Amino acid sequence: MDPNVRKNTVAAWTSLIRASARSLAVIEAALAGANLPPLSWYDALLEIEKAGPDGIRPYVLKERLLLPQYGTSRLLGRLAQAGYIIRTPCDGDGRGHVEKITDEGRRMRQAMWPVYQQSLIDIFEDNIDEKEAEILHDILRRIAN
Amino acid sequence: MDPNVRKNTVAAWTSLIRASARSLAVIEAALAGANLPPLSWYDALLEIEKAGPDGIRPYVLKERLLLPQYGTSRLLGRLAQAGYIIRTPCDGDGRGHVEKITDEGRRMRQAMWPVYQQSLIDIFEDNIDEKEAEILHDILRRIAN
DNA sequence: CAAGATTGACCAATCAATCTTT
DNA sequence: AAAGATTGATTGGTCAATCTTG
Repeated sequence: MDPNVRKNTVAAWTSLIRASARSLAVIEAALAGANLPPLSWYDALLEIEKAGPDGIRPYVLKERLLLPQYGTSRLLGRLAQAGYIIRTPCDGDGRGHVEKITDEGRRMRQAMWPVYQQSLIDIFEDNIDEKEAEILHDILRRIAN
Repeated sequence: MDPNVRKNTVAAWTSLIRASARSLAVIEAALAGANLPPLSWYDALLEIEKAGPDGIRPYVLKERLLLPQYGTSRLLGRLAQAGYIIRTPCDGDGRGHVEKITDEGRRMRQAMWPVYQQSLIDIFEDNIDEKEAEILHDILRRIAN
């Protein structure tokens, strides 16, 4: 006979999805309300910017952003379409591409940050203290793997 | 000048979305792997079943599931299509509908539970102890609102 | 054949408009 | 007008097939 899941576990799981859904909703609403692109654009632009002038390969970005290959491909397509990145063929590996951020891309990422940051403050810092944030991180890290 | 978000906060936020994304992915993969419907169907079927023989109104379900009205409408449409619920006009309020679970719906919900439950055990109980689950719940509840 | 990447087709979520009844 | 609910059109995510190069 199957073992039963603990009530504690279900309670933790429920609050986990609700907390993440609500946080995401708050952030996306703040960005949309300021006529800014979605959070996924921020994450991608940040990684591409951090890669520096050499740019980054899609398969590396995919690992960093935890996106499937086709998801990365579609996101990069939209970012390029918007003029925030440039995509060039990769010297030395004819299969690959290299992604680099543009000045417009850098500006947009910088414009998004204050809105994103303020949402995080509203969601987290108004509700939990510094010690609790650390505890949360320590426990969730083990679930996030 | 804007205040800066704490590093602790960003770390907690990052582990929060990663943990919830990974948990969801594990559960959905287990369900799909057993040829069962997605998690959202389970949540809806459970609420409709709990409502008993009188059924439940979509606008109540919407609150319980934290779904937008159109999301509820589309989900109920799929459940009815699959034969897991029946939708009837509401006596006493000509605008509304009443949703009731069918025997097939009950069976499907019961079939999904062991798979769902085992995923929760794998994700949570293998990685955090009972006390940590409680701490997690206590902290996340304040963020989930 | 593997790896890197894209794309057509399909499904699900979202937005805005709509409809009926209160 | 507001509440309950649905729907056409669009967007975004997912699957499987595809293409090119290593």
